[in-house]
Parts: sequence; structure tokens; C-alpha cells
Amino acid sequence: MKLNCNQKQAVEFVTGPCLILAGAGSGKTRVIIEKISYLINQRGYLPQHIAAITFTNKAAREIKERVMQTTQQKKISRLIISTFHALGLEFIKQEYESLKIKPHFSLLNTYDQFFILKKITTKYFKNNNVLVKNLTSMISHWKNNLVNPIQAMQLSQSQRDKLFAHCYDLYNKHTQTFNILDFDDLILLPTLLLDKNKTIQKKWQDYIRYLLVDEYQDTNISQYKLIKLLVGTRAHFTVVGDDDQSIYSWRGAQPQNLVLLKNDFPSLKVIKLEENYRSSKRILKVANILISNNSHMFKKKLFSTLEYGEVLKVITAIDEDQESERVIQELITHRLIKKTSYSDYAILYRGNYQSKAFEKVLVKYKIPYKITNNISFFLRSEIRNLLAYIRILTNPDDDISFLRIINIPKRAIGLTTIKKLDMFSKNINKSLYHTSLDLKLYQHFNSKGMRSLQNFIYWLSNIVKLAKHKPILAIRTLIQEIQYEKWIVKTAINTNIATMQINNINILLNWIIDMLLGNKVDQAITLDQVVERITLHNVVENSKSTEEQDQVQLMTLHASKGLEFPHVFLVGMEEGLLPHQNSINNNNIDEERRLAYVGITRAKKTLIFSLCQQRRQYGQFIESEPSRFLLELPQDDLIWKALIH
DNA sequence: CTTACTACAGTTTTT
DNA sequence: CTGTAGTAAG
Repeated sequence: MKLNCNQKQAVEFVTGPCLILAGAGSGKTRVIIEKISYLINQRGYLPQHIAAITFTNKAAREIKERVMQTTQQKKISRLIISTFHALGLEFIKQEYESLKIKPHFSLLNTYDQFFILKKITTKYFKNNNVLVKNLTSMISHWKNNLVNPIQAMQLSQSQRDKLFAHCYDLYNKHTQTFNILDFDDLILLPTLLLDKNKTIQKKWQDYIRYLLVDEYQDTNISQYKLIKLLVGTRAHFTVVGDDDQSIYSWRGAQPQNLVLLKNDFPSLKVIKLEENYRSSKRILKVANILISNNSHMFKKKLFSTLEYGEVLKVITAIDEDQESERVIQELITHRLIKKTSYSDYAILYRGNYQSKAFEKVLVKYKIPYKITNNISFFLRSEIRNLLAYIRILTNPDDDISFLRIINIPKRAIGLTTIKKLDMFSKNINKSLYHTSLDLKLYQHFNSKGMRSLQNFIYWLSNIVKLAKHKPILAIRTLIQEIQYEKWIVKTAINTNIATMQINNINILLNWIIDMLLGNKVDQAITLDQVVERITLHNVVENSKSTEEQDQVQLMTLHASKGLEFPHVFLVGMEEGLLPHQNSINNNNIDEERRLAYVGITRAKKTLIFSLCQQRRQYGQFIESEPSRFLLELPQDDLIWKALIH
């Protein structure tokens, strides 16, 4: 297929700052890919001087694969296609000396971060999870806004915020002494260093000569600053974004960055991609009318050359049981008449918990389905434990991982022993691992628990030594000697769960060993790199097999961004759900409207809404009203199906 | 040190 | 209503 006029213009404008406003389904990924090959083939850029930055590993992978199809493989081997965070990590690894970081730092995931904050703030918050969560997001917010602890203290008005700023300081000191970084640091540290150090800035600007950024509307302040520092005054870059699909403001995304771009780069060329290749005219009309209720920084109106399409249906139900029943009935009938596949259908909802009612009905009718929930593979307890062991092999000083596995499986090291160890480690200022190796500890304390600890650390340190030269043998020995499978069978609620957990562990182990051996990948990598990949990427990405099965797709609206389906059910169209009650309270309806817009624009051929009159919430029924978004749509294009009692 | 009970909170979540 | 995390008793 040929590029349309605007797409062609977007590809070929490479001499200055460029903003591509790409509406839903307008072929933006294709433009990015074409632009990369245009830069290489027509403009003489060397691949190693081009960087394309995305938010997700999935998007990065897609671009990589598609560039590979259009360009010769050897040409693009050094092309930089990565996420913001992976690029930041690469930067930190190269510049760790200037950042005053030891080379063997470990990366924290959100769980470990929460755990650390909980631990260091117990005396203030007494394990109040809500407060710790608030603190976690506050610190993240500060970091994303390039605010250090001192500035945070100055900015804080309330007593609570001052305490939070103090905790931020404690947390920073903690991460510095233990040589750990969190996700936000991967952006923050490179940004601060590039800003301060002109030599390094020049070096990186010479390295990355053309920058492309995908999903630009999702960038936060520090990411935008990073972009500016990387492109410098040369300003050879392209950002691609759509303000109507900005649905991550609660994570710090600033759609205003689109406007800032115009101010910071007056010569900015703005190119709009408004031709939609996905949806029927009717679906686009409805989407355009809905989103016109939001204020806009750039005017944009999607159009389609496809047929007008079927009328949109609205299914009303008494409660969520009937809602799911009627939606699935509709799906079954539609599939029989149109002879479609199950995988042509998607059920989209606001909150993960809404999937339950649908799952029940799908099971009842024996319909294959796939729920994409974001409870990552890595958050499963059996995986977290195993990972903690593997992290200890690469960085024994990782106290969080050490604490997690110290008594898993049970080896008679209890709370009292751990408390003594913790105290002692603070006195001699060493990590828990190294404190446990210190014979002085056992001269001070002599208890059953301490003797268990001494045995454990003797065993563990040998595995750690082994891992330095023979990581695969070390991992195999480890799994065998802790008898992890046995422990799982013992602790699991039932045998089904145990089998699943053992299966999960084997998936992870096989993946790690494949990586270490270099199977299935171009190059074998070290155990350090394996751990890094696991924290930053998602291993599950390897298991493609499920994607190709014929299954009805269920997911949240957030998770559906970037995808498309022939037939879409947008369920739970009620006030309080979409828009969500919290967003109504915070007067953040615009983002909820964009969420609805994202949902609508996923549909290619048919779109069906559903809602309930009453919905169970925490056990009791609450009355609900149709979402205001349904009422904003042109009613000529909707059919409200009668309620069945 | 382990097990069992109670209290409580409960959107979205790219890395 | 559900799942989880922290505490109190075994």
C-alpha cells in the first residue's frame, strides 16, 4: 500500500523539529518505520545514529520487527530502538562514573520499592498501606518533575507533605547506600547529568543524531526534558502523538508537552494524519462527536473512506449478571450469522474486576476467551521468590531479595533472628548478606535461629561463588537443593494451583537458561543481563502461542490502546464507572472521555455498548445511570435495545 | 516458628 | 463480596 499525501510529507520532512499528530488508526507505526528507512536509504544516516523511543517493550519490538522486514538486516543492526527506560539504563551503564554509581547496581520494581518505603517509614506510618502508597506516588511525582528532596521540602505546605519530603530524602539515601535504582531514576539521572555536564551532553548529541519518539502525549516532564537535551539545538527529531489518546495523566503524562513543543521549537512542523484506515464512517463520526466535547490544542478530525457501517447498539440490563449474559448472547448470535471467529470480538471495560461476570458466562457456554490482565507473570509469589534467589546470585547485597528468601523454604530463621541480623548489619554498615558471613555476629548471638542462619549463609555463599563462573549449574543446584517444587506442593492451596506454579517456574527457568546459552537469541547474555531484562522487559513476551488461538479478547480500555478488533463491546457504560466516580469527584472527565474515545476507535465494523440499571458494589446493589458519554453521541446512530425483565 | 483468625480496603498501571 | 496483610495464639 502506498503512503498518502500527509504520510509522505511526514516521512520526508527530516530537516527540523517535526510533530506528527496521528489520529487513531491513521498508520502512525507505518510512518515511523518508513521514516527510519528513509533516513537510512535516502538521507545517508548511519543506523547507529538513529534512535526510536517508545513506552512499551511491545511497541519497540513491533517497530524492530517491521523495520527488519523493510530494510536489509545488517544495515539496521545498530539502530537504537528501545523504551525510554531501557535507553536510560544504557546511558547510566555508560556514564555510571560521572553519576557516582557503582557498576553493579540493581533495579527495583514497584513492589520492591513499596516494600522499602514501607520498611523505612514504619515509625511514621505504622504500616498504613494507603499512606505508603500515597508516599510512593508522591516520590514518583517529584522525581518525574525533577524535584529533589530539598526542593520537595521547600515546596511542601502541609505537615503531611513535609513528612513525605523527609521520607523522600530517607529513601534517596537508602537507595544510594544500597546501590539500587528505581524506574524513575532511569529517566531522572540521565536527564540531570545531561543538563549539568556539557561534555557528556555533546557526546550523546553526537551519538544520537536523529530521534523519533512514539506516543509523545504520554511523556512526563523529565522525559520531555530528556528529549530536549538529546536533540539539542540541532533539533532533528520527530515526535508522534495524539492528544485525544492521552489516558495516562495519572502516571505523570503531560499532554501539554504537545504545546510546550511549539513554544520551545518555534520552527516546529506540525503534520496531521487524519485518514483512518480502520473503522467505518459511522464509528468515526460517533468518535469525533464524542471527543469534540473536549477542548483541543490542535484541531483534528478523522475521516474514513470505508463504508458507513452498521448502526451501534446499546444493550441495557438489570444487573451485571444479565449484562454479561446478553452481551455473550449477542456475540454468539452474531458469530453464527456472520460466520466470524471468536478472536474477532473484544470486550472492553474500565476496571479489571468487571471481567468476572463475563468470564462466568463464557465458561458456561464453553466459549474460548483470553483475559489480558496486567497482573504480570512477575508479580506471582512463586516467581518473585525464584527471582529473588537469582538476584542474590548477581548482587548478594540486595537486602530486599535477601529478606524475601531468607526463610523460603522454611529453614527455621524467624523474625527474632532477622531482627538481630538487621540491627547488627546497621552497626557495622554492611548488607545483610555480608553481615551474615561475619563471624562476629555469631559471637554476639547464639541461638537456634542464628545457627540456622550460619548454615544457610554457608550454603548460599557457595552457590553465589559458583554462579560467578557457572551460572547455569548454580541455578540448577539451587533449585534442586532448596527443593522448591516440594515446597510449592506443600504450601499451595490445591494441586491445580501447585501444578500451575511449578509450570510457571519452569517457564522462567527455561527462559533464563535459554538466555544464558544464547538459544533463540542472537547472543548469549550474562546472568546480570538476564536479571536486568527481567526487571525491565517482560519475559512473557516469548510465549506467542496463545496469541494465535481463536479466543474472545477481554481487557481494560487502557490495555486496548494500540489494538483493533472487527467487533467491539464497550461494557459498563454507566456514570460512576465510565466516567469513573473518582474522576467525577476530581473533575477529570476529559481523560475519561478520551478513554471512551480510545474504546470506540478500536472497533472496525461493529460497536455495541452495554450498561446496567443496578450493579453490585462490595456486596450490595447500587443504582446506576447511563454514562453521560452515551448521551453525548448522535442518537440517530444508536439503537437502544429494550430492557428484558 | 508456624498457623489461624480478624480487620480492612477495594480505578486505570507502558517501565 | 473478595483477597490480603498483620497480629495473636499455638
